Amino acid sequence: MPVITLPDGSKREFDSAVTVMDVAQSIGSGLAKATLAGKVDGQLVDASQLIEQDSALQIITAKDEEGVEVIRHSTAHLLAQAVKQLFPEAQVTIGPSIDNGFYYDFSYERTFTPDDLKVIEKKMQQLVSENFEITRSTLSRDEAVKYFRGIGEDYKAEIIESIPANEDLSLYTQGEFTDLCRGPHLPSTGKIKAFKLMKIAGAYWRGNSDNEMLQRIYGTAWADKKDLKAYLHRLEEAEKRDHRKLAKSLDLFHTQEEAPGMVFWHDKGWTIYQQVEQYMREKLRVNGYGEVKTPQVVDRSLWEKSGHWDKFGDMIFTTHSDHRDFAIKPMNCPCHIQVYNQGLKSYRDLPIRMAEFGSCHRNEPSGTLHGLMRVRNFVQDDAHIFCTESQIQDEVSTFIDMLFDVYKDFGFDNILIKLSTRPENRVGSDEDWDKAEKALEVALDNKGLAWELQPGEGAFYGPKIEFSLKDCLDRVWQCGTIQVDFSMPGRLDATYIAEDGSKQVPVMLHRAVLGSLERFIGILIEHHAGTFPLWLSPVQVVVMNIADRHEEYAEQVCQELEKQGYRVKIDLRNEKIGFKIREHSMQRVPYLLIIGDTELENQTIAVRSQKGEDLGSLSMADFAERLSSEITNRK
RNA sequence: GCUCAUAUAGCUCAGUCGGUAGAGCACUUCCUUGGUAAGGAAGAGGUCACCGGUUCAAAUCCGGUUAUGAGCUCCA
Repeated sequence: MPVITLPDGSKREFDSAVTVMDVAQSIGSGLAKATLAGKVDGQLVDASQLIEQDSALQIITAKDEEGVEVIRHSTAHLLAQAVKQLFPEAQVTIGPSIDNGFYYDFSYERTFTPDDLKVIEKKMQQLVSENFEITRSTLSRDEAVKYFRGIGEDYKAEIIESIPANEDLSLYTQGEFTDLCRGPHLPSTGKIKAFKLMKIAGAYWRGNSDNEMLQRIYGTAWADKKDLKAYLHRLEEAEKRDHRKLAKSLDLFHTQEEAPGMVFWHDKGWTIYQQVEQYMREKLRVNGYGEVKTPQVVDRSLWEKSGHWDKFGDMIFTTHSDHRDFAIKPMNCPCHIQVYNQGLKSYRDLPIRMAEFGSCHRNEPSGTLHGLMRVRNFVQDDAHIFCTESQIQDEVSTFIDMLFDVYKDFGFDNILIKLSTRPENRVGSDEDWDKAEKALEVALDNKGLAWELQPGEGAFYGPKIEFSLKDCLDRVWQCGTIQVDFSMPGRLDATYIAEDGSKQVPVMLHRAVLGSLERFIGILIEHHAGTFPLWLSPVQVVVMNIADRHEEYAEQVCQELEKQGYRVKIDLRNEKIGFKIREHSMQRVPYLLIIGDTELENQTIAVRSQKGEDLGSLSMADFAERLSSEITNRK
């Protein structure tokens, strides 16, 4: 006689065990129709799940995030069913739901083509309209292995073999197709309303690059057609913002075959870069950092000593000269320790905050390169803080303040924080780790920040905090980091004289706010869709004349603004004003100044903003005022 | 690095069955002096990524290389 408690607190009593669907039916047939799954005492289950005891039940529909997840997972099974019908030789492996959709990995003798995708999608539609009931059954592990070996699904059998023998496994069947799955799933294939197959890609069996490559089919699935359409629209918007495309149309930078993964910055892109760098330089200055510059090419022995040669040797660019092997520096930390090591340091000198816009080269695998987001030559807004253990917490705390300050100025308000703690393989005593982890944790908690723990994800030399920002399309980019390092200062002989006169090894904090400037600018380009705030715009104002007789005054206006330090261009071409406006608007210039008879006569300027607003005729003084306040507010 | 795909004018792209290369925009010149997102005319532009093979003949078919794209793996 189970009593079911619903989310609103109401209770329903039943004479005997009931399914989730029965409960939904007892509330209303409309709800029953919408029911996709249930949540019994917090656990997601099939709608057909029998409830025998008093429980709390939430009916899951497509309105719930979990409901959409179930839809996605079941659509993955639908995909597998369609593929098996069309290509019986294909072997199924795994097919989970993911953000926005699902995928399924197959092993098949030939590669699937985009045409195959269309055919598969059509077959899936057909299976939806047949509305197969999806039923759950259980088998012992050994029976399940036998079953899947029997039907020639060797990958599936291999997965099951790795599950402990005493566990029963659930299988889901729809029509002739049965798959191993934890579930839950939809009551029937007809509940799938809106999906689309997106692309085919390779993926390693069990995610291991030593294994053979399978074919992964990606799809997207949603509660209804409207959501699907909105998602596809979002993808289109993201594509329009692609920094590689915008770089071409806005003439920011290019890359070419002779220097893969390295950037040829053009005038306009480099202007943005310099604005970002100058901004950071000023932030570092007011936060008590000193800026250094260290060599690009450093003898191999230093990297052997630091341990990088062992760990990342194949990714380090090398060069040799005069019978010596050099490394093109892949990171700045060992060089900063060399600077630290010059002269004797006292505890009174600590903390020492040493910053460098350090240009690093890493021979990243060819397949990982991606526009500005992953390059082989990049500049970090890198700094190392040499301090004592007791200073860690304060340093982390002020760093976090600075980081939030910077992100805010760049227009990012939504920051995600992750704390990664000690991994299995590590250096340093457990006491050190206790202190360091605690320091990071307390620094975060004191600020009342929400953070996510990633146990075991820390570096081998110390725990770290990672800061990710969310852009306007809700995409997450990891940028900032602060890491505690117990290892490298000792390896490279950094010491200081403590209060008691003894020689001690300082703790080193590695930290970056933007990460790589290249990557950060890539993010900025996409976040702003190429329309930068005034302070970052490569060209801030374009002055244009209407007819030849306005040239002189236009030049005068241009010079005046240049004198005030703005980045101004003049366009005196023999073109109609509409044409000039169109061109510079497409180049996303924040302000267009139009000089004609009226302006010449009144000694004013006609101002048009990037948004297309006509701000009317302004005096130079009023316009300058507007520019200056906009720059100050970084809008 | 792995799987698959792609590479044609400055840009975006077309090029059928293998038969010596095409559009729009941009560019140059001329006309036009026009008030808020494309004024008109003419002209110039390519060793079809690179190397090799098949063929009487290759942008086109085949192999390799490089780069790029989508993923996977990796990212001090």
